[in-house]
Amino acid sequence: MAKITSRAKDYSEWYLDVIREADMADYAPVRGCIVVKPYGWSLYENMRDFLDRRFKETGHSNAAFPMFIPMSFLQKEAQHVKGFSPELAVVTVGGGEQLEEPLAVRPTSETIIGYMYAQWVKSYRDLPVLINAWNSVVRWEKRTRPFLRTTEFYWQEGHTAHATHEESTEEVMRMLDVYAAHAFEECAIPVIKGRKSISERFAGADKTFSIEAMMGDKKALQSGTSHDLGQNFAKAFGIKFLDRDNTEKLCWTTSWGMSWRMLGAVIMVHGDDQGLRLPPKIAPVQVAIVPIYKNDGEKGVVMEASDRVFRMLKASGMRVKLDDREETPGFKFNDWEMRGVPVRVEIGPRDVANQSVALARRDVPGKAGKSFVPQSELAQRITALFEEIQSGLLQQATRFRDANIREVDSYADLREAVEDGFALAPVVDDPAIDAQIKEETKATNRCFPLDQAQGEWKCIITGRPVRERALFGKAY
RNA sequence: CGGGGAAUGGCGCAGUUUGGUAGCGCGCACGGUUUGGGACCGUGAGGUCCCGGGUUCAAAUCCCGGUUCCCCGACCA
Repeated sequence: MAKITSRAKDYSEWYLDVIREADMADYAPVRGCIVVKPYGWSLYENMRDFLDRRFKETGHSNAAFPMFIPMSFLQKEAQHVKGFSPELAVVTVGGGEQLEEPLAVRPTSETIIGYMYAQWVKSYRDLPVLINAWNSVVRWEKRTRPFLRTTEFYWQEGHTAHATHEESTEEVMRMLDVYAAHAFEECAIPVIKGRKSISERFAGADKTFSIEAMMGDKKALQSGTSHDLGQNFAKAFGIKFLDRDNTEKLCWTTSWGMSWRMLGAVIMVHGDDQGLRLPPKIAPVQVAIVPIYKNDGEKGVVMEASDRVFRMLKASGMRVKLDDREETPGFKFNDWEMRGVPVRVEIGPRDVANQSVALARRDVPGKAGKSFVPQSELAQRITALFEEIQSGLLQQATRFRDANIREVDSYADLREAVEDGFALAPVVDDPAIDAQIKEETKATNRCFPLDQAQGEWKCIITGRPVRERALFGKAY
């Protein structure tokens, strides 16, 4: 009867089953593209709104830039074009005529935004520029998976310009912290903040920072990135300003992005064999009410009580759904579980008589997760339960992550560790080393975690002294 | 883009070896009985058998070309 493949049997199938059964997305008739259905989009919207609020709180404003970028723009920054040209979609015809200059469908907007910033910024008084754009971008990926890697994906990209490197560096770290806070506090995902190794850097960046998360199959997912672009794009596009001392200086720019991939992370970090498990803060539906009755007489009183409870919970600000479909209660229980709804309220004749309801929590399966609560206390109890579920999910994910990360000091131990989790190993930051380890173990250098004890270790490959460990894992 | 698997009603599949004009389960619609953990009975709707070409009296089935999806690699948020 199970509609969802168990995670143990085939994690990949499980992931796709959950997306289908939870009604989040469907395949589009275009290579590598998906259609996000209302339930999935609603989840994305909730995540987006939290992030957007955080951007505004840190002084950023939203704006919109064209999705078409002249090819010559991309070519202005050498590393940038090198990194992105293999995955560009390019428009060569418009209005039935061959275009004089082909237009790339934006794979990211550093170049066109850099061009605009060059015009907008004249004086130190114009700085900093703190703009974010919610949009979609296109990267012609070879292998796609819903939300994790799609040809077109929705995301936000922040682009800032600053007078000093000190300021831009602060910005890079501030936004990395924003992403991490969003992951922890709203998505209940314990991410690891880190600096990307040289080989994993963004094309055109001096430094890239990321948050890395561990999925339920112990693979890594990069869930947000923040780039210190140095003066690379400022040079390429002439983003210059006249400083207080009346000398012309190049700006320091940053960019940072988080995509709907984060939604994939939510699925894979919290989901179980029953389907989705959503943190209450971002769940499209936080409470599902399932009425239970045997006949029309019972239906009348039960629906009346259910409706009253529905209005009460709605009035207290919850996203609540009264499930009045003509299905059996058992069907509805399973359906809402697949969709990851954190709390379910069951109301039957016995509850009507007792002025109570049965309360079931998604994070504790079966009877153990059910309790009976007086209707008068319900809103209060559910509010408390949200907190409990939200923090419980984070706690579970954190335990899982920590139980599957090993500090290693030899290559042999790293090999073993990455077979079933992450390894923290001292290595030198050298693309050749990353490549070798990837070649031999399939694990990649995820980052050099920021929060780690500094010490004196020997690189597990070269034996050279290093001061920090890198996080290795197989990755999406 | 390389290697492997697959494509038949909304979903999961059988039929393909040995060509003869499409079937099962679930879902869907209607009626009835049900309903505290994925109900049951009856009736019914729904298919260019991925697309294009070829072979043949006849193609889901054989041949050629293409597309898409899944898994494993190389590239990435």
